[in-house]
Amino acid sequence: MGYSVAEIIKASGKKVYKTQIINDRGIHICKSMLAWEKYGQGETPQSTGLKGDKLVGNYYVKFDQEYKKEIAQLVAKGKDIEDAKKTAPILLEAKKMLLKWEAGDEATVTLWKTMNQWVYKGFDESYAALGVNFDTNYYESNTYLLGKEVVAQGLEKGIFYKKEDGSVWIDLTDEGLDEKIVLRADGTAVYMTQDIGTAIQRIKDFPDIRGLVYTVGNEQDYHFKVLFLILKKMGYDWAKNLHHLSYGMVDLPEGKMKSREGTVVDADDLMMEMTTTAGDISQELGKLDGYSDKEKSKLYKTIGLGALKYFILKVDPKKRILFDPRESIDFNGNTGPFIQYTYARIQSILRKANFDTKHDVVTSILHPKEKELIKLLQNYPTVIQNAADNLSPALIANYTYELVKGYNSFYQSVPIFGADNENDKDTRVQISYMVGNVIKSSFLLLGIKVPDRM
RNA sequence: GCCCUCGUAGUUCAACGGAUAGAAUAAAAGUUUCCUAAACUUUAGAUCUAGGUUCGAUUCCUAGCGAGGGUACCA
Repeated sequence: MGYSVAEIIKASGKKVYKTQIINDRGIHICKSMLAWEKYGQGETPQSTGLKGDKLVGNYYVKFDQEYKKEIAQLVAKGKDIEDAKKTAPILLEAKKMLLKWEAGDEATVTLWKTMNQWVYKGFDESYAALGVNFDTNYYESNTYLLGKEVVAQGLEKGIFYKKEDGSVWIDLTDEGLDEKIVLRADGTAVYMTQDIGTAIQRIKDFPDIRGLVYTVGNEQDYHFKVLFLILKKMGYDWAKNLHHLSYGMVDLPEGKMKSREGTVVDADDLMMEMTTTAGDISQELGKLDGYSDKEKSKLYKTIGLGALKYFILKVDPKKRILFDPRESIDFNGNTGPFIQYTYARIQSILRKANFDTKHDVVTSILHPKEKELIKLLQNYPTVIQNAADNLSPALIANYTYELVKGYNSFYQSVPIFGADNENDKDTRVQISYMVGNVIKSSFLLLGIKVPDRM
């Protein structure tokens, strides 16, 4: 989604830096590290054959399970539940570990580096498979200190205030919001602290940036509202150009996905599954004579990924997406493969027509379907602009779908090679060529490839 | 409790306050001596409820009902 929005904004004529913010430090990381130390018995991605991010994620889940067990035990002993949540031994240990990490403890930092490397390697594999890339990476382990610094400045300026226990807060009740913590009592940074630091660092590194777009799920609406307000109050003039592109989360039929509880659909598995389905359908149809196995598997990937990406990008980003893993994503109807198929048919025509795209066509009387298509083609630049203004890949997807539907209808009812005269034929091939170009271009904006055959 | 989203055919999605609310899918029927039938054509089916603003409301406002999220010294 972020990738697509970046491409769309670029296409609208702006310069974009695609940035990934990696939250590589904090209590959540310590939780995984601690669980691995306690229960991991030296497991590594090599020893288990698991992707690194998957392995570390498993220990994040493991921590949560143990944590919940301890809470239950404490409650059974008569402790108050809120109290139990705060005093569970494993949580205290994680907190201690975070302190050690911020103090630069060698063993902790070494373990941290090792486990992070596993995660990054796993991420890289997934991004490569998805066809997504970034211009720059920000590691919050590098920016949280700046965040703490800024909090100290803000404290002096009176934007923040200190409570008795030493924790630092901002009071936003005047803005209709609540109080929000920006630094823990033990002096360690929270999520907000790092985000403050990261934002400022990004502007420092790229002074030509006019604004930032955060592509983050809508469960964090409140967080970003507060973050932007803090930055405004700190007096940064770029703070007025901050956007939270808040997308609806993907829901499973049984509810929200939670990485902490391990109730997630693995992106890698999903990509694999889609590719397999694409292959099954393709083999059934059997239109790929002359393609090598290598070409075929590449094509299946293009189709499978296309179906997956289109499924996500075609709906308004703000909406929640309901995804039932038991019902696989469609390949017919308003789908990626439907559009890819049309593109492939157009390429087939162009191959057979042997057409010089540069030469002018003399048009006589246009068929109504042709007129419609030409009108649609003319809208393309406006649609891009609109999609950029609204940060909405869905507008591109819907437009492309409409164009393709129009083309298929035209293809069905108007003969191309069987046209009455050369002029008509040329016109129709030319239109096909242009439609093909727009499909390719718009799908590029969605990060989806188009096949020459399928 | 407080705050924020959302509520449209059986289902998944469209519709910058404008005409007869569009698609897909599922259901029913049809199209292949012709350029790829992963296609095309046709039929049936929907704006949560009650008020209000407006010449005009799916869209804006109020209330209710329903769903989800947030409000953590988690991220």
